[in-house]
Amino acid sequence: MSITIKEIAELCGTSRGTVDRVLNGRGNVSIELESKIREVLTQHNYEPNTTARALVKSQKKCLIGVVINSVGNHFYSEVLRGVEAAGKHVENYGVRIIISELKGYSEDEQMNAICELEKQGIDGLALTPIYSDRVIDKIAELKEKGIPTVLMNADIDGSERLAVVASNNYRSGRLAANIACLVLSAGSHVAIVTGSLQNLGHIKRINGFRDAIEESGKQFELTSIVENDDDDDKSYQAVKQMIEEASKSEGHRIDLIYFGAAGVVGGIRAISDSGQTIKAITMDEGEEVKEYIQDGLVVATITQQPYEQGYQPIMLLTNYLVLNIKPEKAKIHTMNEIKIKDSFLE
Amino acid sequence: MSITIKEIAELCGTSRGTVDRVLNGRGNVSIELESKIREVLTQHNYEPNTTARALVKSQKKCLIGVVINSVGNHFYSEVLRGVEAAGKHVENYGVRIIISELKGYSEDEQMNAICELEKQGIDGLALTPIYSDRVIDKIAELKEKGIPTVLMNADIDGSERLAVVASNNYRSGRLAANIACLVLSAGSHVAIVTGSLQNLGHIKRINGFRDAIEESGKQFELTSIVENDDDDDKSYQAVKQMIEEASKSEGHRIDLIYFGAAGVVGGIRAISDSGQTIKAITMDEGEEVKEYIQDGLVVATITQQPYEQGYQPIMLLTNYLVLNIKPEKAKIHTMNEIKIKDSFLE
DNA sequence: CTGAAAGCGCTTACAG
DNA sequence: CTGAAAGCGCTTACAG
Repeated sequence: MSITIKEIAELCGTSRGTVDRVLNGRGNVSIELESKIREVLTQHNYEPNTTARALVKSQKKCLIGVVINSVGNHFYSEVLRGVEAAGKHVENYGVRIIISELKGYSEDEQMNAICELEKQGIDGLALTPIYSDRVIDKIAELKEKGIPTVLMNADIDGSERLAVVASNNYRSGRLAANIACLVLSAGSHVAIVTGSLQNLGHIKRINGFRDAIEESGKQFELTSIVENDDDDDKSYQAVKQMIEEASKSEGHRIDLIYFGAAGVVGGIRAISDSGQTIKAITMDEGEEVKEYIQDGLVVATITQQPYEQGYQPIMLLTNYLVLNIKPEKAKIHTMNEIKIKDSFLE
Repeated sequence: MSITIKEIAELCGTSRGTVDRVLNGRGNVSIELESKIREVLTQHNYEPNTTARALVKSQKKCLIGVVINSVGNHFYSEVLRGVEAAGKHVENYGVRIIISELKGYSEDEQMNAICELEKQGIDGLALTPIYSDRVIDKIAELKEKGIPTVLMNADIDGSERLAVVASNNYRSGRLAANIACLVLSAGSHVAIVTGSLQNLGHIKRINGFRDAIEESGKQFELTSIVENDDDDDKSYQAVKQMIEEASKSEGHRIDLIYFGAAGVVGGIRAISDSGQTIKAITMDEGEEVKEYIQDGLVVATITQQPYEQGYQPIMLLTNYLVLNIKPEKAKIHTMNEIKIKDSFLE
């Protein structure tokens, strides 16, 4: 264990309070004394004991607000599980979390939820953000007031967030393409189904997918890109139509569909109904997807650690609020795992 | 934050010391008082503040010994990195680690290293174990003396270890087979290269690989299994010979080789030299393997989180020694990730 | 069998 | 600008 404040104080012939002042930049220390203390500090390689610090800091209770659109959404429910586990974990630090669960992607509702939490006196915010100017402005405003925001699952580039925990969507698209290259022969026909071409994350995945396909030199033909609004019914219709169209023109049969967002269940049903053997690669790991993989209907799925996307933001905020430790990086990427049949063993 | 010992004591009309006694089963409390305290405890859902406990417990310095065969071995060096990071992390808890680095898999040297650490007064041991009766007995003996052992990377089934952190070798073999099934057509010829058929982990991987191939119904032919003692030169020779043999008999060309252990570099060189296009699936992620994957010489590699295999054992021992918290499970599996081209991005 | 006191390393008022 | 004191929740001797 490293040297203690008390010992430093003795070495400098001063008091612990004064050492604490320079350590935490609280000012009110004479310039000579400060430089002397700093010298001894570095000389003895002082490192604060975080356990002791946490114990005293935990007296100042703090409140973290969480806004998450997890109602009726499996993916975000998993993010929420991470949030809650972290919330349990940080109780000892005097941190409480207060969760506002939303359904869907309404900008108004998100804004309302944030303002509501602000009224309740939150000291920090964890948010699955809607991409909008009002949300960007709100984050900046909160920062101004000393309330840091950590984004979960998706970033807003220009925003004043303290940090973001999300996967690298471009990479996840590329990984899907890598798999496609492994399972398809040159010249195969590939289609893309995504949620919305307005969604930045979805676009990045498509870009990654296309780039990696391109670079592979496998000469795949990208037959079509369709949107399903993350909705299974729309997904069914869109995929059904897509397959039918392709079947009309001879030699344009689709060999593989990359599902870059939700709506997998509807899409897979459309494939089954078509009677054709079309391979599929998906994102994330809902229960259905796991079954499809076991049944061979889905070749592989690319995951993004939703639990971590909830857990880490709470820990980052706690470290910042309680221990005054800033995140090492502002942008934290969760892993993109490739999961296939036996990945779900045990 | 939950109720505190002090408050409990007040509610029971007793002192903090006495509450502490029942909390930690130190005895010396009258039966009536104890039951009263217990009642209030559960009634108020008391949970100890681990931060405070850690602070006082950190006064009793403790020493964790580490025996690891990481000399000249990339994989175990990564395990060691995890050990060292954890060691840094637990300094605040008054824990110091002392590392004995070994080269190779000598039972004698491992026994000597353990005994040496014991003499130095370790309170716990983290070990990459050799599978031997002497080691098993030693672990039991240490336990008897109150020194817990956590195994790293590999388990010894009958041993009295507190816990083990290792990957599921059977699963990793199955995953390799899953990939093989994706990239090969029915009836393909597959060979296996492993380190040693004496090594339990290697055997489990082969079993997993075979079982999953079998269950796939892809009718692969398993042409041969060869050992390379984890040595690149032996690996080169073995693979070279294997390919030549197969080439002799018409129609027995090898389509894919599963490298279930080390010696990948030699093996891949033999494949290149043969001029044949033989696919390869490997274990772990040395620098060379990453390059092979980029070059298309290796289709995919199955990893097992060596860093975690070092990090977690130190944390488990610390929690046990300092906070008296037992591992939730004795057998902790690290993830088996499937890594391909773009898995190494960013 | 029980309680009062001291202390872990740090921070927070408070007094000067 | 500086120091002495109190306190965080817990455990550890020590005295009775």
